[in-house]
Amino acid sequence: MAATIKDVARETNLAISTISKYMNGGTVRKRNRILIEDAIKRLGYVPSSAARGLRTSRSYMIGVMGGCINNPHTASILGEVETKLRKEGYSLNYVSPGWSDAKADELVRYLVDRGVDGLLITPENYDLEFLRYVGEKQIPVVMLESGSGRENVDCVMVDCCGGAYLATEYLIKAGHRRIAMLEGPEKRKATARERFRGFMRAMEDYDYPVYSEYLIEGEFSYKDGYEGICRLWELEQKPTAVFIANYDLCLGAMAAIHNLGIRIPEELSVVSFDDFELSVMVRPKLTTVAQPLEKLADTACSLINKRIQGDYSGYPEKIRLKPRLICRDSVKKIR
Amino acid sequence: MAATIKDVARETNLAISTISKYMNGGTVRKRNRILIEDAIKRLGYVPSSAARGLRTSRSYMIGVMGGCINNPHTASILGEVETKLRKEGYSLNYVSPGWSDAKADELVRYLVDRGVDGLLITPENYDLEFLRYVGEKQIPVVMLESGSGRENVDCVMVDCCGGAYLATEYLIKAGHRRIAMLEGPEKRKATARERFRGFMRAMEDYDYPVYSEYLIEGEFSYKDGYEGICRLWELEQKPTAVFIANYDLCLGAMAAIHNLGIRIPEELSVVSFDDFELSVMVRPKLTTVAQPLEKLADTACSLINKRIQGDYSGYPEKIRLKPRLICRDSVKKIR
DNA sequence: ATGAAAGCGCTAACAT
DNA sequence: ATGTTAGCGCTTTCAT
Repeated sequence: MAATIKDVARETNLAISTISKYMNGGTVRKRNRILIEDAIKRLGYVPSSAARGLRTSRSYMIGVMGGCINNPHTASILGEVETKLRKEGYSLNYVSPGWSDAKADELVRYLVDRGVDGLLITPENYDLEFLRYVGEKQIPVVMLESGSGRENVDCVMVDCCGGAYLATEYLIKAGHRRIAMLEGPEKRKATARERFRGFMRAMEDYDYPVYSEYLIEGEFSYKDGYEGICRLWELEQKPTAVFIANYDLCLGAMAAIHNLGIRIPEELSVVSFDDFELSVMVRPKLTTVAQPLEKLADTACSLINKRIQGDYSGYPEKIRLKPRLICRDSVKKIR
Repeated sequence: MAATIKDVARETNLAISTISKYMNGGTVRKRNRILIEDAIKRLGYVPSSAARGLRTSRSYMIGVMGGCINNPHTASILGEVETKLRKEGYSLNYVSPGWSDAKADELVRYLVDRGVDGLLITPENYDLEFLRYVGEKQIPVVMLESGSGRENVDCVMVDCCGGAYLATEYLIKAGHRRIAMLEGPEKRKATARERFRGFMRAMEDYDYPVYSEYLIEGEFSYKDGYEGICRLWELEQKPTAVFIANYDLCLGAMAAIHNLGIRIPEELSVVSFDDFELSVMVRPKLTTVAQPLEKLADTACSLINKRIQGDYSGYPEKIRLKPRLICRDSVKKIR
């Protein structure tokens, strides 16, 4: 059997409450501190989180439900979040939505019933019904990436609209006029919607026409990236530049570009959202919009922790982090 | 405050112990069952896992420490494992090793101290010192993907050697003789070692010579895949086929192949380990060795659960799952 | 089948 | 600064 606080008390001839106090950062006489530390080491004492949790009604667990983890973006965030949270004393209870979004409610309920202290959720196209249950149980929630249009929920996201604007403006300033966009599923994803909006605003602000055949809608998927480029290249009047709305799309687009023998940037300039390993490995290196993923994770962790502490100042917070444009070699200057 | 078992007892005029019995699958009179179920629903009662854990000294949490999650392979496994485990009543406590392997000990210790009932570990190049601590605390461990050369530990892995043999033999039977291999870090990773061994065995069994300039060692990374192909293509005498040891390598290799304008399979036949989205999207579709990831996760979950139940029959189990070759269009038949 | 009661390991309020 | 004690919500004998 593992050592308990009682054992430490016995070994040191102190009361268990003294040990408890010490374990929780209280001050004890130096002589006793040494005694206690010694006993802890000798016995291999580790406080029982179950007992502590029962007493304090806190689990020190954060539930995380994210998008599909099979994706460097989601995965990066998960990794960052775990590291950060652990430093703050929480462990991460991860649930995988798998391939069906329908289960979101069930999963959140599961997490809540397991007793998590807080929830970090990246909304896919859920209906967010679960927010009701969470509210009922008074569990703090922070939404990542998008608030899904709900007003009354904390969320930290990336200013995708701004990022898309940056990318498009860069293309425009390089002299491009026939600019295409590989879009995401704007019907369902706020991030896709925002990126599209950013593109449109830039075009509008510079008084450029947008041709509907240059707007290729699809999923955030390899497949649609691949096919998108193919469709663009079947056009009579081909675009001179393309803004790609996400990494998966970009992977597929690059494959198509290579297969069709399209030269970047001579024949086609490319700017893509998301900056991962591919972006620098490919020749020429890609100009991209990099999301501040680490900052995103950090901010979300701080916020959820603050809410768990009971600090609801500023609620609901809507934090929009600015992405940045990384200029590399995939855009040709015209004129 | 959330409802407790006491509330349910009061509402139903039954004893706490009766409710408890019912909650744990015991039999009660039909009339009472209805009463209890009704009260549970009305009160929204959910048993406290902390209290339960304290009593039973079980947390119903499984600690998971994996390779870098930024990788579809690891990510798939994590997803599968979570889903499976949840069905068996466990939740998943994930820790991210981040970029430094050095912390493995610390992380496992963390997980154990949090009270996990069992551990699922994918070894990177850790020294496995943590197994001592885990043994001390009597926490069951199942190693995924490789036992890291330890005899006394359960592990479920994929027969990578066999997979590599399959791939190489396929190339040989298609008439190839000048076969190159993009290897992984065999010094450090058992999986890389096994894949290399499988390759060598096949070549040996068919009495084919292996040229050292066709053996390109590297990390399991995009970069080394890219550069590997470049190096191969600088050779006087180019290979007619290449066996690529992993998905990341393959991604990089494909980029290089496209950039250099190498035609598959006319100029170069390709078989790669790992089967993911890329494999079917690229033209021509890739012939690959698919790992039984779902089976891997399933098997590992069953095994860890069995150990937690105290069933140590067959210990230590070494389960080697067979991968399969998926023949598509990236290999040219010579002769 | 049901009930009474002990106690898992800890924290926190209170007393010293 | 240290000690005493109650009790968090549950499971588990042991009676009935």
